[in-house]
Amino acid sequence: MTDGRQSPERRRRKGSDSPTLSDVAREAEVSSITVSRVLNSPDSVRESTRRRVEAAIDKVGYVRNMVAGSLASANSRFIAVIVPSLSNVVFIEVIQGLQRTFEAHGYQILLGNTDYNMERERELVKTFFGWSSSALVTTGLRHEPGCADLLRQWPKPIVEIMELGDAIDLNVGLSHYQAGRCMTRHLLDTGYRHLVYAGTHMGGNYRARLRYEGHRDLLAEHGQDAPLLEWDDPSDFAVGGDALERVLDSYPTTDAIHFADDILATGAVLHAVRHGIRVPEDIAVCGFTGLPIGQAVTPRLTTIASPREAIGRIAAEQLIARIEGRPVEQDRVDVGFELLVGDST
Amino acid sequence: MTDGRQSPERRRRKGSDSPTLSDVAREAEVSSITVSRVLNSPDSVRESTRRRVEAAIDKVGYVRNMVAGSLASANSRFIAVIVPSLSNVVFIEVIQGLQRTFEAHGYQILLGNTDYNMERERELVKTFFGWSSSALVTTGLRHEPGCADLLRQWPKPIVEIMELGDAIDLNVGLSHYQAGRCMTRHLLDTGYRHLVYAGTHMGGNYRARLRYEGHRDLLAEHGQDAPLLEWDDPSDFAVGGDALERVLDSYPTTDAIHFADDILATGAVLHAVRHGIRVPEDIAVCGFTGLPIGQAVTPRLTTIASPREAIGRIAAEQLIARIEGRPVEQDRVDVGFELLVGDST
DNA sequence: AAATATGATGTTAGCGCTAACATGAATAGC
DNA sequence: GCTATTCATGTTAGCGCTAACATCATATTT
Repeated sequence: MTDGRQSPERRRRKGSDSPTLSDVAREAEVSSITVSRVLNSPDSVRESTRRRVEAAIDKVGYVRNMVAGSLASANSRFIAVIVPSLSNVVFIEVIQGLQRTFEAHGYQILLGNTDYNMERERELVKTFFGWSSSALVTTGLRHEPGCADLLRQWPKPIVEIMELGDAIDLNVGLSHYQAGRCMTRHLLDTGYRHLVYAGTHMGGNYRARLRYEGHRDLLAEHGQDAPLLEWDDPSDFAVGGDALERVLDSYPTTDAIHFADDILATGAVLHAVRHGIRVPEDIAVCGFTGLPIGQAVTPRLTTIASPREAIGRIAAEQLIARIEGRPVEQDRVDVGFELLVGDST
Repeated sequence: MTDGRQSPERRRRKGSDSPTLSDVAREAEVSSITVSRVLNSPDSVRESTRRRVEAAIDKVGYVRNMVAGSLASANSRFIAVIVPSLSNVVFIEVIQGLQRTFEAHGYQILLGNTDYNMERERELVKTFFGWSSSALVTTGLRHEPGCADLLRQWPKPIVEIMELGDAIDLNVGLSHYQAGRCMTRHLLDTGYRHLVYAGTHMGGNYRARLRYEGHRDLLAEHGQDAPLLEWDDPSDFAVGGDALERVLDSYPTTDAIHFADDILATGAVLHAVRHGIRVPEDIAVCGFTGLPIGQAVTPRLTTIASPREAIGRIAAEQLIARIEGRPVEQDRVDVGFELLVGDST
């Protein structure tokens, strides 16, 4: 009692009472840094020690506290992923590609959804920075100015996916402009002459607009103009059917509709079947994405397939390489696209 | 040099060099706990002080470090969410319901995917505990024994979704057994007498099996047996078409197929259209889920719709109430289901 | 006016882990 | 045999924040 250090009942923090590293260390008769090493770089610990520590971990039922580890190392194993929508299967498949790859390497995805709202993107970016994310995946190359500044100043790897161009850091995607051109070239080559482009929500979803621009430019080179039908609602089958009706009404000479996505195009096909409109004889339709449903309907849809899961996988592989300090061969990866010619054109 | 305390150049940690709470505190001339309060319970700070702190936050460009906060408070704002699959739209919609609700309250979802593998569930649970999650959402009531023990001992709120029954903590879902019975009653009432049930992956996806059991028991009450066709692959349109063929081959007297989900049933409808098989005259089909595609095909699918987004929303609301210490009216919420009678039966 | 309550802010001590450096033993080099 | 090198493990000091308690000023009560 000479120095009062014992402090009989000083303030107590709750402390989750579950076992910590030092409990394991005590049990294994090593220091806690050794336990930490067993967890993080097992090769740097002698095998006999490692086994003793692993036994102690099991015995005390230790569950690693990732939060403390992240704080101490200023690096979480979080990967921030920002997509514009979860209603669109495309992004789900990209997320699956990301998740499979990241999970295999011990990273956890933090998922953010902007609903095609650029301000939401900035908020999400700030939130994810606060979580000390190790890397960030975001959709598209266009960002609100404040958001772009934040991203540029962030010292960790970033990959912008889906589209190709002038990226902040890494870039994995495809040229939507070329995809639009490619499909329209197919339509012209097949003999269609009166084309209408139909899409939804083309303000927010500007990649659909890029495809339209490819379509429009190619038509311009052939001296044709490129009528465009737009809807504000998200794509669904009913909108596709509605589009077919509107085109037949408003542009009766049309012989092919270039849809912005397969949901719309499939909706048009199903509507045509229901109303005795022959596809492609009365009117041809084509889509974009390569969804299974488009390949299951009769007539089978002509579309452009993009390797969605591969985009996720490649993006994840690039980021893991960067995080682990390995070199990345190419900053920009063009995953390409494939024209699937079905029976609808 | 009497006590060596000065240590001219002691070890330095990297320290992310971005501004911290104390930078803000210095700028605003308050203590850091006051800044913390502005962030966490603004009402407990006088307005003039709060405004000064907020200005300082903007001035120094402070981004909150959630990791440090989580460690200090032993409570992250993470919600662990475990689903068996991301390929199935059902879970995507549930996740959307969860995410919308949680994001509005400042929680971040940690997403885990078991791929219908129960051991993966246990691993995910451990990982998520390590992230100090504030609550956990998991799919179904069946867990590997070790996982169930972990869950039971965990001191934070848990909700088991999709199915209804004997839950660990909270429970939001519907009775798949009753849904199966309901559909089969509809088939019998409509006059069908020779039924086959067809589903995929019914080991892992045992909720499809529960629906089959409802179907089987009702038929047993009518003195009929209940043939079952199973596939190991996940559901897709092709498997649905294949099922239709197999039933026509192996059970030629069959007048209705009860499919485990709408993907299969839609695949069967599309296959029938393609091959001139009349639905429901030659054979009736029905599904489960209420997917948009089932309502867009001709004939429109008879199915059972479940309120998937509502499951997510309600689960999230319950958890938020629990986390914030508010009472939860009922531990078990039956969201019910709705029979949608289409033209396929 | 003293006693008490209320409100706003501050002080202190960690949360559980890991970076950086330190130490000591075993091995290699000449 | 003595120093240099490698390997395995330990010591120390935080990472940036918040819980718990402490303090002080002001308002309210009696």
